[in-house]
Amino acid sequence: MKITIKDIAKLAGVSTATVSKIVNNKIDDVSDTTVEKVRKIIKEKNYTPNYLARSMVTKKTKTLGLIIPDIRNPFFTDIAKGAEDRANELGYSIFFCNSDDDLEKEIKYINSLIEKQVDGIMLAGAAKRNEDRERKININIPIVSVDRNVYYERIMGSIEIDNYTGAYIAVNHLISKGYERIVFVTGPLETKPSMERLRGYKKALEDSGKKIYNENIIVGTYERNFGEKIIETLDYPLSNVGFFCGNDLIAIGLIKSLKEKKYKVPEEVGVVGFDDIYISLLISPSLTSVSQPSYKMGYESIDLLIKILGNNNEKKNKKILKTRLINRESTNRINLD
Amino acid sequence: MKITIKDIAKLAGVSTATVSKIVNNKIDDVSDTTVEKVRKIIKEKNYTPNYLARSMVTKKTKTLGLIIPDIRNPFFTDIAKGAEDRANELGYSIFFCNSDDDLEKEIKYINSLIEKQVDGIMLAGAAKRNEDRERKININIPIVSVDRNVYYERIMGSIEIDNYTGAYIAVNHLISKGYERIVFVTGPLETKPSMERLRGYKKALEDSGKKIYNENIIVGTYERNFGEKIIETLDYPLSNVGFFCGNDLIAIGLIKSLKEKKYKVPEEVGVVGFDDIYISLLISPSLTSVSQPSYKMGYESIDLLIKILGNNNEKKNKKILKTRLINRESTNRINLD
DNA sequence: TATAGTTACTAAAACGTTTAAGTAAAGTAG
DNA sequence: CTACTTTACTTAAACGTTTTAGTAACTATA
Repeated sequence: MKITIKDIAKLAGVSTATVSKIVNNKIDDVSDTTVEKVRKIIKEKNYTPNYLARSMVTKKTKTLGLIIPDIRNPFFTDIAKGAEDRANELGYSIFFCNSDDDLEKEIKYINSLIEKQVDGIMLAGAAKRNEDRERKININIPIVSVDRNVYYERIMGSIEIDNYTGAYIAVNHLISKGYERIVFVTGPLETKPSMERLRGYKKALEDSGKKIYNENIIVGTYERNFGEKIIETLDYPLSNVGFFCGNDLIAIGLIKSLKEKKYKVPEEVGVVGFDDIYISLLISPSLTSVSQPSYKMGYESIDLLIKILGNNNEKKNKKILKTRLINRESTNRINLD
Repeated sequence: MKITIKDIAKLAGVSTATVSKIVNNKIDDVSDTTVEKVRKIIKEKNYTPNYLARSMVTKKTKTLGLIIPDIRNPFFTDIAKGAEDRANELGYSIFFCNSDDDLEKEIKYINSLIEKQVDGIMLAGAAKRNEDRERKININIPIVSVDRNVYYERIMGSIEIDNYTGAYIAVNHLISKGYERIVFVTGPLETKPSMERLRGYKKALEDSGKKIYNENIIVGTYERNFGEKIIETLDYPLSNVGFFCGNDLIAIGLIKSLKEKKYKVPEEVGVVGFDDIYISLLISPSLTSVSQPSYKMGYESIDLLIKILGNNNEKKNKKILKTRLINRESTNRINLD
């Protein structure tokens, strides 16, 4: 049988109220001798309070939900790690959920988190959204969205990165390296990051006097498989083509298939990824990529979420983090200027 | 204000007991008309029960803890994913904890999970153990350990893999490829998997009539950094050396540094990893590795844990899963037999 | 027609905390 | 010495469920 506050109270010859105060360090009201006596018994008996019971009355569980699309994508893994570290620092626990990039599963998880009375949710949404569906979901706790924008009510804050500038710089880099045809390979365009990157892609082309062709914008999924299959679908020669990929997984798949077809990277074909995941520096040729501060995104999201839980001011918080280009072998050809 | 069972009861003109039965589908005792009426109101009002309150009386939270050393290691990521999938299937939520491979942090998490009243814990322990310290920790819920063995009380089951045979086959493979000096590069030998692999390594050498030299057993950490630094420490020529690495991260670091020093893999030097993480097939040369069923390990662990929660039979459950060797480029030299 | 059994409910305790309000005893001011 | 304040407590309600034991109203049996 687990030991409770009542047992401690009885052993110490005081009321549970007194023990409770001591446990929670609200001891203005308690004599030093009592504090000492009770603390000793608590230690002896190895008493720890039952958080469920506490939460019932305080209405705070010190628990958060974290929903990400795919924990096997190192980008989200880093976010998760950042989130966990910050939560831990602030004394919160995290319920962990993988949506498998499926909106319905995401919604199922949100509901289940609410039932479990989490104080708030940090959400990296599934890629394909559905505004009408989302607006219908009844949510009574704050959500902070990270990376991708979503349409639920109660989105109280968001942590994003500057995808537009990130893409702009990446495409510019390819152009400066002399690649002629610049191809944008992206996951679903439903997400704001994808759209923003497309915008950056287009602007960079424009600014350097290049025309925009729809056939150079290839839409698929954010998976390695998709990257591997791209070149099969292209009907033009790949010499002097620069690929700007929506994430590193696509880029890695693409490079793999390019190598298999004996294309030379970066001499003939250039490849830039997005995310700068850990693998990017291990593959050969190593991958030039737009680095997102993924760990920081997770860390800051939880920080923001808990801040929101503190103040109940209802103003929306938004934070946009910067990217930077990590220059590696996959675009490292002799500059042709 | 959140709607409670009392609100529903009042609206339906029945007692909370009746509503409770309907919510939990124990309706033998309830008339069809009442069931229907109450269900309708529940739906209308969007009522969902408060799990905290429920848990207070049932003493079950339908919540588990998952502790792993490092979520950035894809091996553990896969375990986590398998765990989450199975937990989700069985209606459990998971508190997620990274121990950073630090025993003290692990213990802190165990205590915090117990305070949060999880029903059980699935633990992939930190590498460096301390039996005395662990035996002192007061644990009142079942733990299933995965991969690594630990000394806490209440370890009710474990999922391991056959590290001995895995290592034996890997080393045999190197020998059969004609590498002369077989070097074992491992993380801390405190863990049972490390010890078992060492045993397999030695047995394979013995069985093929090779001598065992201590200088061919290099102990460090299970990190890529360590792998990168190994060859600096060796004072013999690396021609015809076969490295058997304790995990893929070490192997990947090693290959990276070998390439930098212009050693030819696999022609001069062979490398075998352990874990078969996702990256192994993406690097160049792709890595021959002992594949662990990591996803399955996570999945089976949760399955076992929940099974243990069901029966309270106290017999210890142990399951040993098989490995297999994935043959790739890093050992793919012409066979010299 | 009395009795037993069944059906469809309800009352209230219990889970382990926190906290607002109350109180007796001791200390202080005038 | 009285009245007020402070100190160090306690009492009991509340949080939102589940569950045991009870009960009133029917129905079936002999």
